[in-house]
Amino acid sequence: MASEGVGRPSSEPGRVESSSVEPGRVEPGSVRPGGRTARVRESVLRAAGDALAEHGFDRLDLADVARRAEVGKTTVYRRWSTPTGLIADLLDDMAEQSSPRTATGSLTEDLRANARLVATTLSDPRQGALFRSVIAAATCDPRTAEALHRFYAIRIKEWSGCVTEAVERGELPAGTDADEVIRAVSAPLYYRLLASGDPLDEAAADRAAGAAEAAARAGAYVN
Amino acid sequence: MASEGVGRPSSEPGRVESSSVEPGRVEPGSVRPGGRTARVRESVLRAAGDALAEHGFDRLDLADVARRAEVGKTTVYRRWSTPTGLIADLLDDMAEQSSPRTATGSLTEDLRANARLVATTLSDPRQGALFRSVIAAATCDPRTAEALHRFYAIRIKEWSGCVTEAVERGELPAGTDADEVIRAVSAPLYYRLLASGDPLDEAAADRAAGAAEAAARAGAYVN
DNA sequence: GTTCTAACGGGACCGTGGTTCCGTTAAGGT
DNA sequence: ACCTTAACGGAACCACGGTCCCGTTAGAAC
Repeated sequence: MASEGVGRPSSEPGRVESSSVEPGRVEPGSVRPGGRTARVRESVLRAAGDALAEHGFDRLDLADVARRAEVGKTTVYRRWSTPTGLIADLLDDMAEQSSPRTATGSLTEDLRANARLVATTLSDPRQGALFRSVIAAATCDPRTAEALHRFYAIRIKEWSGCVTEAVERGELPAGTDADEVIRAVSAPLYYRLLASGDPLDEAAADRAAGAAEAAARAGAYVN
Repeated sequence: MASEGVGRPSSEPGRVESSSVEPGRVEPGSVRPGGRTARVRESVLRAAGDALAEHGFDRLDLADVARRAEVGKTTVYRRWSTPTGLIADLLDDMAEQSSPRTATGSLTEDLRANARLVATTLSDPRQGALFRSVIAAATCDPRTAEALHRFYAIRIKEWSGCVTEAVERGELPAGTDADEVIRAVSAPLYYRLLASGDPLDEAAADRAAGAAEAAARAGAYVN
């Protein structure tokens, strides 16, 4: 997300398909997705992330994004039309950057590693602000909400392996819902970020991981 | 929050004290907080809640709020200036309407009652949308975030009694952080509402309560 | 290399969200 | 009951976010 050059192949063409699919209507960027178009998307999404991290969702100005991306504001409006539309695309892009989980072979260690990763991400000034902003955007628009849900579904699937492995080792009861355990690790941290405002320090992370593990061992996540 | 008439005494005068306290500057509504001023605040806050529930945070239009409240839009701008300012005041108002918790004498029952209350509130079309909106607003403005934190601090204090009682009965380990247990019940439900998008049904509520209780019994919330 | 046209970009344009002005209404103190 | 002035409300006003128009650039196909 930080420092790559120009022209990543960009597996997905950056769709923003119109909601009620108009017949015959073709979205800009879908016919010639290579070269310039990809470059524009690249820099606009990065600029959008920067702007969101700096100003927050309600101050997101597409003209400002265009300026940062060194792109005409007409282009931004044409391809994404609204702030929430742009953020939905940003989320799809973020979903593609999935970093692999750690696999220590110990459930306790893995869950703690996950919790600490989430906590450091959310307490990082830029990343934390960015996550707050995209979540705010998702509350305002169904399409953006879907993109956010996809993002988390991927993140959770990425980590649920450590739980299924623990079940196989007999550390956790059979039938334990692996995804739910991973969500349980994140949930208290997001609650702090968005609702209670309590600090997102290492102690909070370890407590979240410990609580999820204890509940899992007690069979609270068996289907 | 639904159907009362005009003229509740309004304990707090509806402050929106300016951020960098200008010397000598007096906020409108602070000198003559009674009668008309209170009536205006009353109907504006209700209208704001309605608008937020219907349209979401990003479509909140103060002129529209004024129209709904049958109040001049100048008045709304003068007293609250920004959407986030208005929402901060709305949150302070919501914090005052604290409904007492149930006290069944059983930790399991109390936690489940709490979880179900939260789940039904958040899955209610109006309330759920309203909560999403105020949380979105809180991510955009520090002042609104503070109001949100106060709101949750009160809600949590309201319920933490059932945990401290359980500790006294010896059901939970001494030193258990009561507030943290209550937060642990809510957290997975808010995670569903805001991040993962999973359903907020009774099963989710019971699972949240069960997991928090299991973790608490295992001593995961001991300081 | 040439052609065709998707996609970009500058600048003029326009509607509306927010401010200002000033007259009116009604708290709150005596 | 009277007076002072805080607070409200209508209407004109203004600025800027978003759209439109049209000429330019550069993918993709041959």
